[in-house]
Amino acid sequence: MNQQGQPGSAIEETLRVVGDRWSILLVRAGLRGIRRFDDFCDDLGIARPVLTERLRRLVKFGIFERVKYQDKPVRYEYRLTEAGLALSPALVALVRWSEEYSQEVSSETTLVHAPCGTELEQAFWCRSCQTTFGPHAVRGVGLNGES
Amino acid sequence: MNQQGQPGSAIEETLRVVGDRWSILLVRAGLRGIRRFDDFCDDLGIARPVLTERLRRLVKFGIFERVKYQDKPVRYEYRLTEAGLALSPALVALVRWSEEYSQEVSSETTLVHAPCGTELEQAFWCRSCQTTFGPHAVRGVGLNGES
DNA sequence: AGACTGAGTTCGAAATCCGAACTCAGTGGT
DNA sequence: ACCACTGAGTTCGGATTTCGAACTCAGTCT
Repeated sequence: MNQQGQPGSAIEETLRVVGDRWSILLVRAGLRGIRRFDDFCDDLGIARPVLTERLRRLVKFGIFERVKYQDKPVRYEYRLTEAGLALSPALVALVRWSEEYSQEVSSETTLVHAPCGTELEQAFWCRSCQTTFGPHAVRGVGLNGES
Repeated sequence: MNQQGQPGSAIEETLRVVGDRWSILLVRAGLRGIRRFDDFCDDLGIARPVLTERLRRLVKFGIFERVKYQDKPVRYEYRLTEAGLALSPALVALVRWSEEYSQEVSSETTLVHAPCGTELEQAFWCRSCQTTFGPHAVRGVGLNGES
């Protein structure tokens, strides 16, 4: 990626997977409970061929997994993996940022600490619980809708 | 962006600005102290026309500002604004994620709490200081090099 | 049979991206 | 005066990605 022969520093790697206009949105949709191809498609308004390609890539990098959920006509859906869930902090950070700095609509939606329902003061610190917590404790209330 | 007439939920807005392969990398470069056009260019290996367009957009959305730093031949450089700095949490979250889940190189680089130099335990919580802290306290040690 | 569902593929047109070479103002050396 | 150099861009044509719309294919429902 850069000239001086550096190996591409983690983030560059990561952004090559997740750094396009759709991937993060797909993860967000996943957090909101969306799993099926057509639902991703409708929800995001992403073009089908692009969705196909993105999902394939995200599966390949272990962010989603493709799970058969029906046999009669074989049907697959896409579920966030552990690693996929672990992207939520980044998502949270972006949401916080957009709430604060985006000139556009300030949504009424907010993010809360799942166990206690308190609005996040910072992404990984719940003021009222006085504890740090990991990605699993972050719920998507306000990622537009709820999980 | 999505069909059901929703206004585009903050993050979608944000990702429209910052959700491409370069913008976040540009912010990261900014945090590392890079300011000049050619330096961004060399550091990221981004094509010049694309860099021009990206910087313009990031300026337009208040993430960078274009500052004249010399008169004789008029020269401009790009500096992160307040809002730009405030993106560092997202960056931190992505770095943490890639350290943990990226199959590729695990860089020796790590993120520390600037005031005390302790490695971050979670993005916004410095275990040894027992305080929460905001984006300004995050320094880019390990965003490959230092600021 | 005929309509429908869900996960994709195929298509050609449009928008983006790329590297390489060029511009343009000013500076410094000979 | 002449030439090379710096730094911030722009211009070019070609390659890649994206798009929407329409199609496929297996199976189900009525």
